Amino acid sequence: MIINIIIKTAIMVINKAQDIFRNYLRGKGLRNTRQREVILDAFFFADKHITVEELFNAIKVKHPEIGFATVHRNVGLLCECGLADEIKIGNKKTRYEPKYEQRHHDHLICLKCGEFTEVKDEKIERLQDKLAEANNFAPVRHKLEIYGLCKKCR
Amino acid sequence: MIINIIIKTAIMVINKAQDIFRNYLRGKGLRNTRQREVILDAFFFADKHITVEELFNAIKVKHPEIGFATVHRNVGLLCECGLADEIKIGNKKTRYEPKYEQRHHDHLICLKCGEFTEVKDEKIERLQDKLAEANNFAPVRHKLEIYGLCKKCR
DNA sequence: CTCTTAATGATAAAGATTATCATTATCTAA
DNA sequence: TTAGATAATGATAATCTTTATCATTAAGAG
Ligand SMILES: [Mn+2]
Ligand SMILES: [Mn+2]
Ligand SMILES: [Zn+2]
Ligand SMILES: [Zn+2]
Repeated sequence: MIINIIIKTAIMVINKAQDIFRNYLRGKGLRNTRQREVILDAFFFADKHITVEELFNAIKVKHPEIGFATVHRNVGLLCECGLADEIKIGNKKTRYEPKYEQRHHDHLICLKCGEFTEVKDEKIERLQDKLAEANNFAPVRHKLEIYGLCKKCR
Repeated sequence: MIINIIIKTAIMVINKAQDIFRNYLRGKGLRNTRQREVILDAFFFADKHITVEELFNAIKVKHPEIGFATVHRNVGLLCECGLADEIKIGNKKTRYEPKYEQRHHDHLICLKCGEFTEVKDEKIERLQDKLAEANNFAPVRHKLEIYGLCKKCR
């Protein structure tokens, strides 16, 4: 059944992510904790583009003993080790999205309802690199956000 | 002499900007004040990509009576009427740059020295609009930031 | 000039992230 | 397996930036 395959895949992704996280921690002389496993699991199971507060509230249901600061600190660590991306829009609370195997994408952001649409255009990606090179600039990463009105709101 | 032409041009730009600002204020039933003229002048004379705090400190020299809140409020107004653009990078303080006649550009941002290089690629601009349209999304504005190492730092 | 009310400026409050620190728990190495 | 060094946690305080408050000032229409 399709639903089982999806669940299996999700579990595989999380196991792989746990490995990446544990290796990253080990490499930095940091420790693996119960809290860290819970936070990573919750983060990968949760909705995309989540705030620390939302993640904290989701975790609180089953793990009321885990503190906000701990969630905050560890989302930071997930970013460091490449398992999460930070999204800052205006003065709003920072959002985070799980990242798996370096899949990069950009965002269309609706000015009315706030919806995020994930997009990618290889041609744009290549032109960005060219543009950087033309300016003697070594690109590392980029952020492209297009603001406007989504399908429902336009 | 070239220096005089540059100064003349700068003064013309500021006069035009003052007109735009005054018209915007009038249209909204707001008032023109001495402080607003000082802030606009200082903003257009100052370095690009300035923070409110930096602008406030620059103004303080000649106008120590003008308050921080007033500078902050009015930089906001300058953004509203299209004479300034907001630049938010990570958790750093918001920076603002004067905008004259809707000239849009994107930024290359050095991860080492923080330098901003202004760039524009018409091909990328067009592809962005196409990408939006392909997703039934009506683009209003966008933000493209390429992070990496600049000429000096690479 | 008068009067309405927007703007100012000092300060407080809010909102988000980061630091502090006593306590707990991990994990290395004996 | 256990002891010991020290990283992590969690409650809370501190910080840092932006926004709100409010008594006072002043713009500008009439
Ligand atoms: Mn996304
Ligand atoms: Mn610029
Ligand atoms: Zn929408
Ligand atoms: Zn540089």
